[in-house]
Amino acid sequence: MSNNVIELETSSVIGLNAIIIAVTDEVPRILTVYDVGQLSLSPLSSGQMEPIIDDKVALPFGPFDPKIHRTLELGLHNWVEKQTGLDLGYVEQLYTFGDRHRDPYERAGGPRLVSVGYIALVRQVPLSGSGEAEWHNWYDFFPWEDWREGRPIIIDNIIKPNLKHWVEHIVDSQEREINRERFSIAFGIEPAGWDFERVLERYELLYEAGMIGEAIRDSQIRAFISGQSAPDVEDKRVEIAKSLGTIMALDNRRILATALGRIRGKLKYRPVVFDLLPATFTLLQLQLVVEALGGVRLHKQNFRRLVVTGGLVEATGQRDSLSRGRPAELFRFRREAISERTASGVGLPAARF
Amino acid sequence: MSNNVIELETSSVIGLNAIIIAVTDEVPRILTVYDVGQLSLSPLSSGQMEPIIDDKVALPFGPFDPKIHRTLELGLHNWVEKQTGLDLGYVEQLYTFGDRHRDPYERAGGPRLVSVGYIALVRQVPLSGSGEAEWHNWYDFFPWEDWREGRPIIIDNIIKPNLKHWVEHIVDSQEREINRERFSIAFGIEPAGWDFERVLERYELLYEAGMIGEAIRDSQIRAFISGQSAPDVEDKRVEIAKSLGTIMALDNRRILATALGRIRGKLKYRPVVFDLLPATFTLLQLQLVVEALGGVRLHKQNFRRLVVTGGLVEATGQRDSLSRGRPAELFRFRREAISERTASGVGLPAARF
DNA sequence: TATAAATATGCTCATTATGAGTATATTTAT
DNA sequence: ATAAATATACTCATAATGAGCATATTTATA
Repeated sequence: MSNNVIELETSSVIGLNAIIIAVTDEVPRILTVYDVGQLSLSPLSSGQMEPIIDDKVALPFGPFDPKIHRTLELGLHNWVEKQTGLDLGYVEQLYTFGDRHRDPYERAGGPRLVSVGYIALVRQVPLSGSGEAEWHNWYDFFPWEDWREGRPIIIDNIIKPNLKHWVEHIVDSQEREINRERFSIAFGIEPAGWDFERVLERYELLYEAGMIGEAIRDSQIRAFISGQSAPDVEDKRVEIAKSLGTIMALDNRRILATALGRIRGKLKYRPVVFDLLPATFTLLQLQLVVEALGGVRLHKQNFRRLVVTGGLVEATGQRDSLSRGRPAELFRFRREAISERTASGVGLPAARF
Repeated sequence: MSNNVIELETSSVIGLNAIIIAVTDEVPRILTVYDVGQLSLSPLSSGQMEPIIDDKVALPFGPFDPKIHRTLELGLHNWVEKQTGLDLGYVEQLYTFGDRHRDPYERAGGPRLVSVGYIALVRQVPLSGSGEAEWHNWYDFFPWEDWREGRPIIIDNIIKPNLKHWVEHIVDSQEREINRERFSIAFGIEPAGWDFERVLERYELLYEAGMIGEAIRDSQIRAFISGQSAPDVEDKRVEIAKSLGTIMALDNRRILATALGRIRGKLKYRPVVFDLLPATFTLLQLQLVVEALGGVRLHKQNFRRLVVTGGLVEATGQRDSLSRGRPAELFRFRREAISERTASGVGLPAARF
């Protein structure tokens, strides 16, 4: 038995990915690092590959060393602190990613990279530490997910026609039908409209249709490794890919899509947003944070009612002075709300556009 | 970098745990295997340890071999099929467990066992395969979680007094206050009552209070490994532990608690139960499955309304013949319900006892 | 200083969802 | 024929939700 175990170990490695989220100026941001070298397990030393699209933006990543760290979470805290100077508070496990070719270089004989993703919500934005950490607007990676200014034009101009074209040209008729339905569900052709939580489903469709930059990059790497000449990519496809947001390393954008969907799902029934705000805040500040994460506008009066009568916050008696019109009262989060069974959280409505 | 990676590998190993759930005769069951040998990574060859409580019941477990399996999920399917003869359908990742001393033998120098848990919902119960697979009523592991026949007496007779005693005797006053609140939230002293989803929180409290069999076992193993003589355990503690359900191997009962909580949470907003039922079913059958998982009774007429007017099921026109009174109509699941934004799922009420 | 613009807050009203119960229908067992 | 068991339909009170109007309190500016 022990031998069996040891033999397995040599071909996979456990890492940790951190999805660190903050909201400032109504923009939801995630922390990225620049150095892809840390991430790739590439055994190809000669860096002769010329990526067609820059992919140096990556999620913070660190190995998990069971000798040092009692739990996965502690391991995460440790190297995040080192790389970014951030002292994470509450973190939550997102998902464990272990598919083959998450790292395309695995084809060339590298070990399987299994990584456990963690979401952290933080207040502050100051960065230090060793890494080249940077905050990124997460809608730069998913431009079709922000509906606060109305339905993004990219959906009708680029996504829908191209995705439809892709679906209709699938050869196998059964598979075509399946993907027609996936398309319909993910992009809300159906009566019920857009579901803000289906971020991953939308991303996966776009990837499979070859419209996302990573899809082009991965196919090129695969060709390169298997010794074929790199396939020609039409300029138009590259154009589309560029309009569909910033490319990330490996499958990091997929991980990010998972995280965004998860956060949006939680908004509905847990008071997650309070980790993103200062100890006291106005209701507008709170609402703007929820709207930033949800990518949607909410009805102000009803939001107030939900959050106040729902017992999620309580007034402090103090007022905010810096604003333009009538000064708003400062509220604080009611910790007891967590223990009260009432669906404490803030709701996202169905799309209203 | 590569060297660094290789070095890490020698101290952790990735495995997969399957939580396979079925409901028959109004009893939610999980699949267990009997052979602990498969699970323990113990380097202690001389089996001189005499467990005070039998712990041969374990969740199916298998190693993950990246050479063979493209994804974690495929790896799971593969060995579950071999061990149990079950062909799993839809599975869902639960959580990744990687704390130190999940396997108490790790103290003796074994590698860290990191395992990814997957939940699978199945219809059938026939078993074959190589393992000693068996179905177990999952309330055998959590007798305080089944409220279908009213509030379980074990809560007031055993759990509350002992847990209260434990809390009140915590030395540090701040820690005592924290645990008082945890107790109050988990076991519903607060007005809002019992929250059916907080399965893990309840289990963890009972474990930390030393009331669960695993807690006693683990402390004995730790003492044994560190060379101390095994601490005496009062008969009363063992009695309590026995009344609090069947003991499982390693941290398997904790994993199971996580799964039960997850499933109950999903009941509220996703139509998960349909994987547990035949293609057509009566509304009573459907309701009984939901009740079995939720551990609570529901109002029949309202359940019907929820599920029919909510568009979750549709009538087939056929009727069931085998029942006692008026024959019920057979329904089928409406697949389209998934794509409709309306909170499709079945709700669990707050406790009504 | 008067007024407009901006923001916060309070309140109403229609619609829908939920919890609980009564009433009726259709079957099998005796 | 009648009782028991089950399914199904309907009612009603209360709570939650979505949308909007009205008023209050501030700053900016004519």
